[in-house]
Amino acid sequence: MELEKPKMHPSQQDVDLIDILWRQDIDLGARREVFDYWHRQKEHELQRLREQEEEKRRLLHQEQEDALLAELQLDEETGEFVPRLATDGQRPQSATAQSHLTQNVSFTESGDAMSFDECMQLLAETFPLVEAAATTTGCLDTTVAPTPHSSHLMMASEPVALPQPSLPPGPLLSRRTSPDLEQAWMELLSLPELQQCLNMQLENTLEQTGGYLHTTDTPEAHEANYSFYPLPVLASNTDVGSSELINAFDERFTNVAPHDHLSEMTLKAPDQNTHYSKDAFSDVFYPDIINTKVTGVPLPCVEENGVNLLAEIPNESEFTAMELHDLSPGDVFDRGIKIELIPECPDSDSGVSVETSPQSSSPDKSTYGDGCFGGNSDSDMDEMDMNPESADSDYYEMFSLSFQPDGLQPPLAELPQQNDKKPQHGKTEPDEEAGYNQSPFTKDKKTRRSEKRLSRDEQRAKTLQIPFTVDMIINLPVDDFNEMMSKHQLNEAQLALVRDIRRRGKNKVAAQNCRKRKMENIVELEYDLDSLKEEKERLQKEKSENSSSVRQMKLQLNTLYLEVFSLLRDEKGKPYSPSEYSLQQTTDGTVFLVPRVKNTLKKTGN
DNA sequence: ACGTTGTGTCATCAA
DNA sequence: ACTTGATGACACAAC
Repeated sequence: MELEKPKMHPSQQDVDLIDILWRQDIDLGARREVFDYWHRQKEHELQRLREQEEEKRRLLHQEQEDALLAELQLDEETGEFVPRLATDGQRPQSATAQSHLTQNVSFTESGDAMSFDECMQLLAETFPLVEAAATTTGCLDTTVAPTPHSSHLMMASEPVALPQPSLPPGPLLSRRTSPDLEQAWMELLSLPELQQCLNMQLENTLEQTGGYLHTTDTPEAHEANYSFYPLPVLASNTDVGSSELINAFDERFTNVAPHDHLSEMTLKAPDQNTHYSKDAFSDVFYPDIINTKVTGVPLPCVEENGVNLLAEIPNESEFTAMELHDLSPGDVFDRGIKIELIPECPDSDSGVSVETSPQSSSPDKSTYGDGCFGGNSDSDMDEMDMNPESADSDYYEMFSLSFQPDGLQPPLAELPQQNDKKPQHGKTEPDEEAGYNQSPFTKDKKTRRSEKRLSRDEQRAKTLQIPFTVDMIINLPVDDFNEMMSKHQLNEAQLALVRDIRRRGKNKVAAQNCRKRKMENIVELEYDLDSLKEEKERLQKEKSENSSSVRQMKLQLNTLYLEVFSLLRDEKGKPYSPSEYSLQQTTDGTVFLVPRVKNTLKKTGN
């Protein structure tokens, strides 16, 4: 920032400058003290003091750990450290140490709490803002001054342990014996739920501050975006420590947040409560409609010590997925669509409802193709996902589009410089392409690509502030569609866009159906081809058999002819010569003995 | 680099 | 006249 240069004697002008800049940056969530050099210097000293205290504390702790290790014995079978048998009766450690030992060995909540205490301390040192917020809200008491008591309290309120895979008993023990601050910090950062909570809070802040926070450009901000997606599973591991930390964030952001955005908070809060204030973590693994829709909404970090910031917001549990579609008479229609969609939504590419023939789209898409468009949230999230830089505004805009009643969207900053009339024949808009090229995520690329295309019309609709959802535009029957259009005053560009969206959407479905039909025809023709080949082979075999049979019969007939001929005798009792006579049969079946000689003579005579 | 595949989109025709 | 479905053709991205 510009205020990094310390001024030993700031004049009134400097103070004014600081004040102005502070006012500019207050939206970033930064407190005024951040820009006060003296204050920061003082804080720096305090921080150094705290670090020294922390170092001492860690040394003491390590001594205790070493002593405990001396009492531990590695179990050959389980690989765990178990207390040595008190054969000699010597108990060098106090009861407190013994309790530590059992904590470590059995990997109990307190052990986690200790680890988290360190992490929280790290956070407090690294994030003066958090600490400042904590001092005002009291939320981070345990962070600022962690004590075993507070730790126990934390864990008592939240029995969920840390993610086990990253903290097996053995490594945990060894890690605890090495008080490497940096490593601890890395471990803290690697906690998925912490990342998630950070992400959540950053997103939350972005919304509440209108997306200004991205200018801080902290690594955490990027990380927040990148790790935003694997939420559903991670959310199940919501940890007390992180949620407490986030509560601190939350408090702070709430203090900073303009009240204008309270409506958005109220909109999102019920979802959060719906899913994470309950113990139904199975919902995460078996997402239902709402879950899927809300995946993009920052979720966890709910109640901690019974203090749920969001719980104070009016809780309307039914104000969830349906609210996304309350903007038109197509409610029932949308609901019908949404019911089908969800589980495979992330894979959905078309998002266009195949209402005419649910099975008609390609086999693996026809079922879920209906849904995601209905929700919009999935594609929204993907837009955020694919474009980290614009994610904030996109997220905000999309939700404002989805939630705002008809015609009440706040005017967007950048608006229609885009020509919607000409769809550019399949060419991708540069901004979208840029967004995709920058996408560093590991999500299924095929899904992302299709969702990019899906979001194209959504993007346009968003840009032109179309007060309908894309799926409504596409899937409503003509009458309902016309009625819906008549209820809103749309300008020419909006009308054209809506018509294009409807045409494209329907044509997309038609193309899918057409291709499916084509594929089915191909398959059917291949089947027919196989059948015909088989019949051809069969007929050829029959023909050869018949030929063979004919040859056999000819042989038999010849044999019979000779036999009959040999039995014929002339008036002298002599047999006829086959070279001079032949047997011929007339049409009525009468057999004559015809002399060949005559024929030959006739022929020669001619 | 090139071919294949999947998908979206446009143009066009027919119902 | 307008809407919609079907389909060929094209562009593009991913593989």
